[in-house]
Amino acid sequence: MSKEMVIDSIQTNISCIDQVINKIIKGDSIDVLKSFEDNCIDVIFADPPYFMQSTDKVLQRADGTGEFRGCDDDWDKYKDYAEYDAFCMSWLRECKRILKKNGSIWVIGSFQNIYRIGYIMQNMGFWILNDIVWSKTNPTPNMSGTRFCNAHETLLWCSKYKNSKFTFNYKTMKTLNGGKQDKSVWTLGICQGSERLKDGNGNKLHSTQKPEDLLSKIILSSTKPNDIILDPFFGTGTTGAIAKKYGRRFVGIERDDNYIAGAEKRIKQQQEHLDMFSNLDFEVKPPRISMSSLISLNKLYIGQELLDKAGNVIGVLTDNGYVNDGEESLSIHKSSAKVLKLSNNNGWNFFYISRDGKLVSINDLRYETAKEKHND
Amino acid sequence: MSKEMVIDSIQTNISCIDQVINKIIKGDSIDVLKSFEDNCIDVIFADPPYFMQSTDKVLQRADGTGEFRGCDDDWDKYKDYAEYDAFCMSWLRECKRILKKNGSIWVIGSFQNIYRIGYIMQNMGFWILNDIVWSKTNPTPNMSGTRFCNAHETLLWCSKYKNSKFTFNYKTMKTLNGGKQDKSVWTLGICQGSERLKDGNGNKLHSTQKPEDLLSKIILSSTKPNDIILDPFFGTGTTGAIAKKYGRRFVGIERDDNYIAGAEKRIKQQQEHLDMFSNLDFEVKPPRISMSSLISLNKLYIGQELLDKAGNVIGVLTDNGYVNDGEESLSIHKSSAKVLKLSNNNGWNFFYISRDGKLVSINDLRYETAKEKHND
DNA sequence: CATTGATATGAATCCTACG
DNA sequence: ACGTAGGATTCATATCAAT
Repeated sequence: MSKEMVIDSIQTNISCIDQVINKIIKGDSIDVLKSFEDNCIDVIFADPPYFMQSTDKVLQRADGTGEFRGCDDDWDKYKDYAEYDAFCMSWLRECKRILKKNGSIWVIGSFQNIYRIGYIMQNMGFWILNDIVWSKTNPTPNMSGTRFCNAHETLLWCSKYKNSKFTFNYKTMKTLNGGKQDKSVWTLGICQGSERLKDGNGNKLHSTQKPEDLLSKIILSSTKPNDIILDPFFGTGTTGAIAKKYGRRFVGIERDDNYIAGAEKRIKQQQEHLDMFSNLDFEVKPPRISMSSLISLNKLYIGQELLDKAGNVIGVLTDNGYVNDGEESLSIHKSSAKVLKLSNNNGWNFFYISRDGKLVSINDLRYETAKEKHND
Repeated sequence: MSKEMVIDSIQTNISCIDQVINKIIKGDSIDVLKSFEDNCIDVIFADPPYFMQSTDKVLQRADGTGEFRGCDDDWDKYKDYAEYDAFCMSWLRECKRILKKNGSIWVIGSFQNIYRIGYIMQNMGFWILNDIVWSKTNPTPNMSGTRFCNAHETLLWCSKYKNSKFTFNYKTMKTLNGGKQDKSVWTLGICQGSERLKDGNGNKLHSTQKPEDLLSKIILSSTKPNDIILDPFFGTGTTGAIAKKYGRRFVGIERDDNYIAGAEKRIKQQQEHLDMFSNLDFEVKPPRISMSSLISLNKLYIGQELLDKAGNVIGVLTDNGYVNDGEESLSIHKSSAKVLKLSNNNGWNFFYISRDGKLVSINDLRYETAKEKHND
């Protein structure tokens, strides 16, 4: 494997993903994507050209007879949408092919292009998980006072298939959000100040550099440590920098030498910052130990009394790990829900046993048991 | 004209828009839209079915307090995207036809459908002015912790053509927003409490009733007094109620008798609330009077000295209403920009003349002149 | 009457590991 | 791949009862 961070797509065989880990591949996005093997990428972040139709050309009549008057079957007004659609279909098709079956993809856009992107992605079978609104704290104001200030951009987050088992670090995001579940509206500032890369003349190196906080949320919410994150429109490499920061791997595709140079320097300078969030410490799942296995392990015994936290006896343990309350045998979940008059409840947090005269939660019991098994 | 608010589309000739002003037309949206004449509607607000594609099984609340019922109505069911797209193309095509050439249309949706809608509308030649994010202060939480809480809906605001001279009450919205220009992200609560219409059993009459604050922003920002606002999916008539409140006219289309009955009662109870905002008092434009016409009217004379607000002489007036500063003749805007070393500036607010020993703003002069002309 | 607490509910593409 | 059983998951607001 080359020790250089930048690889020229023309000179290198990049069909095997291992050869381009943590590299910037210089070349045309679609061409390079086509060279990748199938099902090799965990998560994609794509920041494609937005197709801002700021020039008059697009919808002006070619003969100069005046303004477009809105005849619905006038083919030339669709021409540029069609070209943009074709471009997006090409790179999105390759993205879908190379994404792992449980992978997910993020695409950022604005009203000029995101409806093209969303429609195409749905038609391709991508499954929208969320559309995320990046609400800007400091948007460019509307100079002409002719409409509402365009103060947001939109991210589409989609899994490869409807039934993909995608990664979502729910508790990590909930913890980062102050204990409340995180929402589809993200309020973040635009990229400016020292974070904004400048060229030799002090001008911004890239016109649409994305803020690091945006990529941080994307990577911390939807990737695991060591995941491979592809960015087919790498630009100045925010994706690569934040992937490195949080212990993920990246692959970037970019054709502009100035952007590549800026990205390479930036990523090399980027410090790793591994912490409880990047390590997914908050995503620990309770040990999968059944009530009946606790009986087998002599942590519980058949006929033992099960109590609530106030010490009231609710029922006795049956041989299959259920609770018999005198009327019927139910799982710990159903039985606790019955007592609480709820439709469902987590029984692990409800029941206690008496041990050495003290109440012990069966939830503690399963964690304790899991720890002992782990130490074996 | 019938004195009844509700009209049955089957029994009535509704081709002339005057006959259905401030009426609810009972019938299928597309059929009724087809019966309308061309170019007769100022603004459309459309809240179509979203095609949510929720699973059949009921969603249990996380706290075990029972089931959650969102929108499981039959009217939201479609076979696939193709069927939904065809439905949207039909009603959107008619909406475009009946909209006036300077009209605009609002369509609300969520990620399940808004990318279908946006793509279709762009292809039809609608011109997106803004996509507005309704950020909900109190969204339904994600009960299962599998993705970000879906905390917003999206509104597409489009003009009929790219070059339509649509209505946008910029200063009204800026004033309502505390003196800052209003943005594309609107933070509003969902419709609940006394505003939410209930049926005889105390259950919500409509599963997706929109908040009045949302319609208020739409109507105050994009309509003029007496404008005709069409809502092809009228439901319980929020559009009609708010149109009446602010002195606009409405036309509603709805097929469900229960919704119609609720809407009719509600709109009859609605009080008018006309104020400076609904009356567009903040939208006054400066009088269109040129410098040379001020010369013709003997308000200014050729060779007259033009001063800044400190009384410094900047230049003298030329015969075409320009300012000669000794170097060159420039428009009042260019000339003032030159003094201020700006790329552009509003000269009306910069220059003064001396009259009876006092400085008089040329801006005051044009307002004074406009008033005199008006009194003729 | 004011405050506190219990209960109800909203456009939702809402589980997953194991056999 | 598919069925099944175990089991993990919620926030802001309105209303109404209780203190």
